[in-house]
Amino acid sequence: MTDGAGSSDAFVLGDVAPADVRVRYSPSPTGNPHVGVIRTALYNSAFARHYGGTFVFRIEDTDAARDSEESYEAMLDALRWLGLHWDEGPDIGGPYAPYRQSLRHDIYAAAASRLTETGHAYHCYCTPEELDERREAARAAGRPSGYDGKCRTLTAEQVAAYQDEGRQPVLRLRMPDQDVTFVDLIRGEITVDRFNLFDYVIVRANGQPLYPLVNPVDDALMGITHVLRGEDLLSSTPRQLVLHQALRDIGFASGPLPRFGHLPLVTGEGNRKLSKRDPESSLQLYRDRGFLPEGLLNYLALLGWSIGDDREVFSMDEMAAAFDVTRVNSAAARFDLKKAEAINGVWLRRLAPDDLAQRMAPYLQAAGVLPAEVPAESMDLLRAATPLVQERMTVLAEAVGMLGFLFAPGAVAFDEDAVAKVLTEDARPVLRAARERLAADEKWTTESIEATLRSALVDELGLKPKHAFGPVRVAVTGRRVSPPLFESLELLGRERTLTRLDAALARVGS
RNA sequence: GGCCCCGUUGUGUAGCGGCCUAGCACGCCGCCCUCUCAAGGCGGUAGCGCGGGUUCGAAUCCCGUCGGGGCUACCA
Repeated sequence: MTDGAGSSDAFVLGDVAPADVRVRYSPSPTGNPHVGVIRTALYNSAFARHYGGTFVFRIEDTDAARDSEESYEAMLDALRWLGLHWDEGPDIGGPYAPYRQSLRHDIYAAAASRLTETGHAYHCYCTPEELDERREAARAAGRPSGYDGKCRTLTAEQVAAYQDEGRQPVLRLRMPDQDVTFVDLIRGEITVDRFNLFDYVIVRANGQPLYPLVNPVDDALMGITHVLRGEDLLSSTPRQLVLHQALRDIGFASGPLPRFGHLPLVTGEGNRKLSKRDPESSLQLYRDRGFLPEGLLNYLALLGWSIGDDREVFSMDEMAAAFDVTRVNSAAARFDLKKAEAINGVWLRRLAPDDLAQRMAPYLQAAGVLPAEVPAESMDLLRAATPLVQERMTVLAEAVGMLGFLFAPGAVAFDEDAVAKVLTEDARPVLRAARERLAADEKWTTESIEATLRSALVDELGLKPKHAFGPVRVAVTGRRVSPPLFESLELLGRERTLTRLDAALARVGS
């Protein structure tokens, strides 16, 4: 470890021993897993592993209206697919179970009543309409538009009057009359003036606890030492710190306050935060395209962090070893598909051919190129063809277009553009000569096929290689772009090759 | 509107006062290789938002300015 990393450890860790580090990844199960949120999981995981600490996976399903079991399952599935493992979580339990907020309501209720008894929280009877009105007025006057504290000091009579009206109060946390300062691990010291700290709602009028309450409560109770999350939560950190302090004051929790690090946002086109609404934010999209977990994770790691040494391709083990939060960039990063694919391509080329064949199979099946039950000989053929396409692919789904011709039972599906440009009348003599000479090639090896074709088309017909092999390529594979021709023919076999040449000949008109 | 954060080529980054005539990667352009496409090799394109300071010296420190983003819910 370098001196720089060593000195940042003291800053990052404070009094926490490396092995005592506890971080959490706590998504809410709404919609599809999002790449930005996955990067957050990745950084948390790398942080925990770097120090030999604990990575907690917790589900924040406090919004019954938006959460779904499907999303929960999808999140678990996504993390498993990526190979991100957690030490404690809803599926495997742990010392602080349960790890789903929907199962912890009595804890929040207890926290809320303790907070109320001790005066840290108070009931607010303002209606949403009244709040809106005052907020607009404040905004118009150029004043901060947060809650104005109207119900902070209600008399018993006023409360009684509100209750007589049938108003149901929400619970608000009382902010202190002083500025709040904290040191962000990535951004340094951040201070919020007390006039911009508002008493916020922690429990709804219907008794349901809200995220601003449950998140700090769980972090405090679960002994979370470091919180690495998106920058969108930066401005809510001061008030969460206030809650953390209150929870300790009332003896509900103990231990040092967690340290925060706010990760730069991941943006898309137009520099806007990538939202769940944006299709390119969906992890599933990249999975469907055939990204490798290794490649996608590697790319995501690059969005805001660098391993240095002019190096960009690294494993998650290497990342964990080198990870230093203080070196995470503070500026937003844009998701670049081209770059992501390039990184993925490097990983794909590094795969052992048999491994790659194994990984391509599901994509070929999904496209109908291979049947649900893959016959052993098809798998052998796939394995044999893998070296031909490995350096030509960037994502697994490309195998469909490149290898489809090999598994097509009879005729190939012709790409019309290829037919129009290559299978013209000029191709007729080429295909004829190829068909005739190939029929006599008994050896049928890559070398013999090349020799046969070269002598028949290049030497005897005097064609340029490009024009000689183009028609054959389209006839056999249906496309102008294919794996290397001679190797492909060898794998296809002589009979099928001849059949396809005949079909192409019929098409040009023999 | 208010508060907060951010600002190195098109994109992601390296840079932490002199090693910077600003490095690397992706992209883009060209060349080589070549049966197509890739991969690979070689070369090129393009950047410190702006203005003031501080300093012998600033991409690096300070201030201002402009620009971008986030938050501003009885969502998370």
